[in-house]
Amino acid sequence: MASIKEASTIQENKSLAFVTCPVTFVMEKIGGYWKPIILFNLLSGPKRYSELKRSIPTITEKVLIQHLKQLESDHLVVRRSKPVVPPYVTYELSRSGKALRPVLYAMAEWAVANSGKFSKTFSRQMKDFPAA
Amino acid sequence: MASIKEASTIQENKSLAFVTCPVTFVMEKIGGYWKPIILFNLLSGPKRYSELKRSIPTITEKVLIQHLKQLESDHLVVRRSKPVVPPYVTYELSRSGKALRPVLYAMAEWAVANSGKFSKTFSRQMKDFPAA
DNA sequence: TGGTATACATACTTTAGGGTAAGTACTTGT
DNA sequence: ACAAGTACTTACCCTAAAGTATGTATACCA
Repeated sequence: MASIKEASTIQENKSLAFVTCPVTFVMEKIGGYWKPIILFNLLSGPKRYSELKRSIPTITEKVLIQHLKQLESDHLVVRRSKPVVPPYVTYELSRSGKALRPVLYAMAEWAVANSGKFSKTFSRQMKDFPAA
Repeated sequence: MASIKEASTIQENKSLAFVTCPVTFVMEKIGGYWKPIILFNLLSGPKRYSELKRSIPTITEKVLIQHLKQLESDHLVVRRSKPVVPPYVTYELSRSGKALRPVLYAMAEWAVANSGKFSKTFSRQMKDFPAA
């Protein structure tokens, strides 16, 4: 009986949970598989939509703009478009987006240190993304 | 025609993709909503299963052990059990799990800096998780 | 005239993750 | 005799996320 009640309120408590755990708060913003990858690819500066697509070959176009729009509405990236044809649209990190650099950089460093034989390839990739 | 071929090979290329992007490698290990939250709760030291459950009230038991087992098979956490009854099982970070501290800590710091009115609550939480 | 490129949109299907509810084995406490 | 706690397991369902395929407007280039 008690356990059922408890379970039923789990979802109701969710809004409360992210108030007590900072990492939960972060996950609500950049949780999931793709967002950190997209953000990492924007660390090196503004990128066009097509550039992003090319640098993340395994993402589908639908999922890419879907996440870009979410990131935009969460104010982590800024979309800029020039009214030309063919369209010219760039995405860049906002201020709070740029503030994620230490997070993403720590991830990349962990990958270098914990990926065994891939670490060399990773450290080559990281040349483009200075820590500061 | 060409676009169809391209799309079809996206999934096949996935194993290749995480070789070129360090963050993708990380996401394959700790991607998703719950894993970083669990790992963060283990930063302060070994915890019993029931302790974890209590400190992450919004997770269900099924999902909790499910992820604990995945984290264990990825060698990020270590499970220790005493053969007593009632059972006494603890989970703690492995060496590479502990190496995630900078990642999780950077997340928590970002939350403190970018959560507005919740930042005070978060910084209280962070007292328990020293950076070093 | 048609192919290419850009930055999307959309309909439809599939899958993986997560949630609910209940059960198990064993012992201590009342 | 029975509830309670511990660390799970299992079966079933449901939804959100992701993947597939195709379409759109516009202009340049050959």
